[in-house]
Amino acid sequence: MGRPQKTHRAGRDKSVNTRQALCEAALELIDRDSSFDSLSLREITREVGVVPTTFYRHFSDMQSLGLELVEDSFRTLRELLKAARKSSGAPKDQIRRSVETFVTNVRANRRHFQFLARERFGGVAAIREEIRTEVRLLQSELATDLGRFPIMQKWSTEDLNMMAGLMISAMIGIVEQVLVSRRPEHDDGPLIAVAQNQLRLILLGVPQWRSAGQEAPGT
Amino acid sequence: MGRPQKTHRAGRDKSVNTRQALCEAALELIDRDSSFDSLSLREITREVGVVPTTFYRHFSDMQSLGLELVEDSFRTLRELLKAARKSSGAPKDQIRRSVETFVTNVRANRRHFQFLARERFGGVAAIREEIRTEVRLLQSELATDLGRFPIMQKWSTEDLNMMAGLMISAMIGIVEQVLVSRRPEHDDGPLIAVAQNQLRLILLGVPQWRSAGQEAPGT
DNA sequence: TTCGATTGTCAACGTTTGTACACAAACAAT
DNA sequence: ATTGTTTGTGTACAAACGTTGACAATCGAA
Repeated sequence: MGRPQKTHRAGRDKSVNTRQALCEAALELIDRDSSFDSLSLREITREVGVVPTTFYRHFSDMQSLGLELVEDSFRTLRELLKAARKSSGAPKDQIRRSVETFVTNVRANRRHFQFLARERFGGVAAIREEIRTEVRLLQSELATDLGRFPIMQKWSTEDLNMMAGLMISAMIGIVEQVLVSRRPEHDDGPLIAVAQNQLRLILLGVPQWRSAGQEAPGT
Repeated sequence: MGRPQKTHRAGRDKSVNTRQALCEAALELIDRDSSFDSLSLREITREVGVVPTTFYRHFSDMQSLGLELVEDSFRTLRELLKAARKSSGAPKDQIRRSVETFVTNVRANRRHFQFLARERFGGVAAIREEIRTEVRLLQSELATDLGRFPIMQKWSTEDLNMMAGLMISAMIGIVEQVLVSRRPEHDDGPLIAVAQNQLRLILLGVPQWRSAGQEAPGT
């Protein structure tokens, strides 16, 4: 029939890098349907258009493919955070714009975040672990960032971590909201507003911290 | 060999209810290892000790088993919340003790929460949906509860929902922490303390809300 | 040009899976 | 005691799975 002769058409559009094609196929399938560990090796290769055995030329294992996806996804996340952090201006606008670019980019990189959200508590222990350590790292980075603000300079690292954890929980909640709605990328407005307000509410508590409810430790 | 004669030993200890045994086996397997949709019908029946076809006597589908698990898990959660809410005393102690009983019971009902955490973003769309609607319900209930506090009586429902969402995000974060650590049920102390402080920090922001950062709408 | 390494193909294997069908025990109601 | 419904058993089969091994194309370095 009209089927192309079975020349080794290793090239087509993803000729150069089958390895990356496998990764993207996995992300696509996860985003489309199921979770990572209900994903079969054969499904992935089928999606790419290669024979199952080709998989082993690039990965020893499904798990190692998964770990690579974690790495890729966190690279995306870190770049996003770097971009969000470098917004300058009044601290008010800083929050506003950080959240804005954050939400926008989450939607732009939907599949990476979908993967992280899904596998953070997914069925593969190694992947969970990897994600968790990366998140912990992010949290402690945020904590030291917070410690640099004059108003929080006297906070204990324990409290800084507590607050960083809260902020991250809030943002994870927002990410989840973004992932749920497959809107046409517009009207994220309400969602962004909610995220901004949640962060604002947290920040409003900062000046009062330990001045109410418990004696301040340092004074 | 020493194998028991194949009498229909429908009874043993879970004689009365194979259906429930199937549910518990599923929860156990999920808690032990993998995610729901990488779980096979045969695995479950094997765990219970019945032949695969027996499954169909109780469930039409794996998915309907999953939906029943969602129901069971939320029943547990709602009872827990009811218990946590009825702690009386000063508002300070109320938070403290609510969080305490909450964390304790999460650990006691580990498998239900493990299931919810894992399938909230798992691979089965129907289950995700069900969990999400239940969580939304919880959020709006919490929002109306918050609206009854004198200090928040003038808040818009939008803002109440925003705050309820933040609190729920925080508690989900805590639940996740509990699930990660399989400690001997003691020394949840630090974890509880963190949760309490996160809630306290949020509450500290309440009196300042809209008095800073934006003009108050009602006055 | 030749050679070795890389990357993809093909055919095949032994498992495990979901589901179908006919049959047996258990038991409640007659 | 008979009967009908429920619940569990046994056998069976086609499909999908992960993985192996031998072979073919591609390509940079010699």
